Amino acid sequence: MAKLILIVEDHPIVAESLIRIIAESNLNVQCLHANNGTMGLAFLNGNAIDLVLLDINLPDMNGIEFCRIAKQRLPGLKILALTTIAQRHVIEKILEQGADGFILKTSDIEDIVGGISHVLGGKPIYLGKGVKDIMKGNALLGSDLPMITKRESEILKLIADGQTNQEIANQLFISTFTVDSHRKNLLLKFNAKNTATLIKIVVSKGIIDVM
Amino acid sequence: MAKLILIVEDHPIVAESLIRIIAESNLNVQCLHANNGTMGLAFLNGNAIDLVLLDINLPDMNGIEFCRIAKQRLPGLKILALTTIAQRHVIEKILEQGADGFILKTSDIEDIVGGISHVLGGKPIYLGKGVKDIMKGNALLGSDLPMITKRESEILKLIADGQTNQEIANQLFISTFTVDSHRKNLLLKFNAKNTATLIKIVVSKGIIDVM
DNA sequence: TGTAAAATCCCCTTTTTAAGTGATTTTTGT
DNA sequence: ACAAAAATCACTTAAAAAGGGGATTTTACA
Repeated sequence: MAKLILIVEDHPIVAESLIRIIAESNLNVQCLHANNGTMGLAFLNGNAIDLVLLDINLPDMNGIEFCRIAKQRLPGLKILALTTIAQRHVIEKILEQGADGFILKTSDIEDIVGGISHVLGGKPIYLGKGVKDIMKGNALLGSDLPMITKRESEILKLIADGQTNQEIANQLFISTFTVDSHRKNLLLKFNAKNTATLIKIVVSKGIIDVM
Repeated sequence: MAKLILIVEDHPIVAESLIRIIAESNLNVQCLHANNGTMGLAFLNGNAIDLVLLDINLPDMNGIEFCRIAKQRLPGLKILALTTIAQRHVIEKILEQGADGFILKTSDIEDIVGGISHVLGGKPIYLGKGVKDIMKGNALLGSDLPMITKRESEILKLIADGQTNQEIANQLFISTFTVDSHRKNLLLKFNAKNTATLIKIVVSKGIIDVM
């Protein structure tokens, strides 16, 4: 019997392409398509979806959030995440939320079809080409990115959110001196001249979620 | 006789999709595919390409640069630009470089095929759905992004690059007061609390190139 | 249980940005 | 040619960040 795949992807060209690739493969599946996260979640209710092909960057919500909600509602649902830029922490996060695999959009067709059949076959987590390297830290893509701690990441998001050291300090119940220390460390680690550059780097590299 | 189209696009999925869309259309054309700008330019030498489908965001070079070089080398070549996010100044820039049309990746198949046949038919500049509105200044595809001027865009990039008002002023041979004015306008337009938020917004929305 | 890493805190100075309020000149499009 | 939009310049005060030193306490984990 044909399985049902839901493609949650906002770019029509990419979605269209995925549908074609799947249709022309030897997979015995049927595709549905949702343009955004909200529609995607709605589709999950009305249809017996087996697998979601999930774009991480959705217009209305984060793919990670989508994954969390979907898996909570339907624990048996398989989710294969798709993204353009792979960041180790993004991969980690979505796998933490129960995703069954991760593929780069820069993958070739075999990799995509392979991932789908792998996951539909009930096999453990599928990591597409290139993703394994990123996870190992050998990564070609984000190799020059420094490691940041949990706290630094937390403060980074608040800085990007436009908060001042004072505001951040109040919110986290720590001293402004501490926030300042973290800020300085971040500038140092990313070799950023000032906050503007810092934010440019971390947003463009997907180190913080922008929503 | 079949015309030759060169697709310059780094995302295999998108490229693959374009090839399929074109193949299934009634256009009498053949497709070649280059993964990046350098390869694309190399292809232009060896083959009698009629039309280039050009992605603006290439890994190795800017689509605008590609357009400039290609048109300089082969003035008769047709170039149809493709991009995910459309900024008025980006559209303007590439049209200044002689591009023959501009289509959004969010366009539907008819728009893409229509654009190709339009340009191949030797007709004047083709602007895909949504692009015309952007040029007129009438909103950005349902998005709430403000319009920014050329100068603002220029200064924005320098701010994101970590330059201070003083440094920017020296570089552009204008007063720091002027730079400050532009900075304030940008903060106002994007409703950003400070530079950090501003940069977060513009980087995440693809308003400035991050390379 | 020891130690390295992370997180915390402190102070001072200088530079830069933010906010408020105006004005003039240049460019552009009709 | 004229109006609108863009770009330019000016000043002040307050707030925040950047840059330079440090030191101490938690936490993780080998």
